Amino acid sequence: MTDLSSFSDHDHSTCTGGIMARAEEMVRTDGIRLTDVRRRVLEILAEEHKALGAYEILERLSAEGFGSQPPVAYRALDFLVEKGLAHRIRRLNAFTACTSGTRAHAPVFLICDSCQAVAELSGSDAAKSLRGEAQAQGFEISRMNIEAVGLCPTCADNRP
Amino acid sequence: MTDLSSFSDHDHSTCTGGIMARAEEMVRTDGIRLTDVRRRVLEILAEEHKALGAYEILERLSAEGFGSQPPVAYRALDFLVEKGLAHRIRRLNAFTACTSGTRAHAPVFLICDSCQAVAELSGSDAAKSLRGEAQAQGFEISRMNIEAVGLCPTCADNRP
DNA sequence: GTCGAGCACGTTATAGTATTACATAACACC
DNA sequence: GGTGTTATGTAATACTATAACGTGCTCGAC
Repeated sequence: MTDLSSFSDHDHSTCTGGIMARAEEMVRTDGIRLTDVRRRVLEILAEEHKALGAYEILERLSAEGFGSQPPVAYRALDFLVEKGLAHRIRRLNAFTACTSGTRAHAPVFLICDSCQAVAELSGSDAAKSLRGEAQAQGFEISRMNIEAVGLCPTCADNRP
Repeated sequence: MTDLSSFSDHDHSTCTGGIMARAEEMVRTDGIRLTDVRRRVLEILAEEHKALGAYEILERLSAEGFGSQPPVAYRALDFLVEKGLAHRIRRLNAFTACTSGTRAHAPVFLICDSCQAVAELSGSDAAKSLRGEAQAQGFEISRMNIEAVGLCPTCADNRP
């Protein structure tokens, strides 16, 4: 399943709703604790199709009466990442909500240089290849990050 | 071509020599300017099979009489990365010498969680898949980073 | 119901990574 | 030798992330 909707106009409330619904589902099925801060951070991420930095999120939290120090944001983000509800994008030192319905998966990101939109490819062959190649060498992968930067279809079309 | 030698004992002077030779070659063929700082940074990277942070490199440069401020290291590193002689590993906020002979390529890294060794897979199918998948979506990739963390063969064997 | 253990939150402080801005020096070319 | 370009050096600062510690909340055991 691939979500390229970030690169085009779409009804965004659907995405947000889906993301939050999945989180609530995990509260029931996995017994995760979705506290106020964590829920709010996930909402903030879900409302954007671009990656947000920890400090950007912190600002909003702080403005809403939550704590104002970095650990507040980092802890919530780490939690969400750990539970697979969000992803960390190394290239950008930033985070996004996970837009794939799949549980524990190796996300692949396409990052537009021009409009900053981020799309998540999931079930990508790239991840599978990498896993296979590593295994062939006797290397046991525990986590991976696969990120590409370039021009999204829309920006490529509108190029000068 | 894949270099997994980082994960086992080997004659290291060969790697270093190869890397530096390729750089000198590029001086002739591409007219790149391999200045003192740049050459030294590449040597430092080549002498290690682990990734080094910019500040770690800066320390050594500074001790050898080069400038002691971050830009000195970052500029040389950026140059080497741009020319394909070194790579940046986002996951580690660190850099390594490129151990693949191939020109401009999309490197793939296997990073051992236990011994910190870093191996570069080149010509990986993962990179090819990603390029293909992106293209199919109309996304034009300009740069990418593919990194996996886990246990190298040696450490996996020696596990408790 | 309350006690205790563990988890979550909040704060202060600090560590680690990277860039901007500006001045000087080296080089390449005419 | 003069001039435009590239490289180096420094100071200052911005940005990202973690350590350490105290308090309150939650939940299960009793």
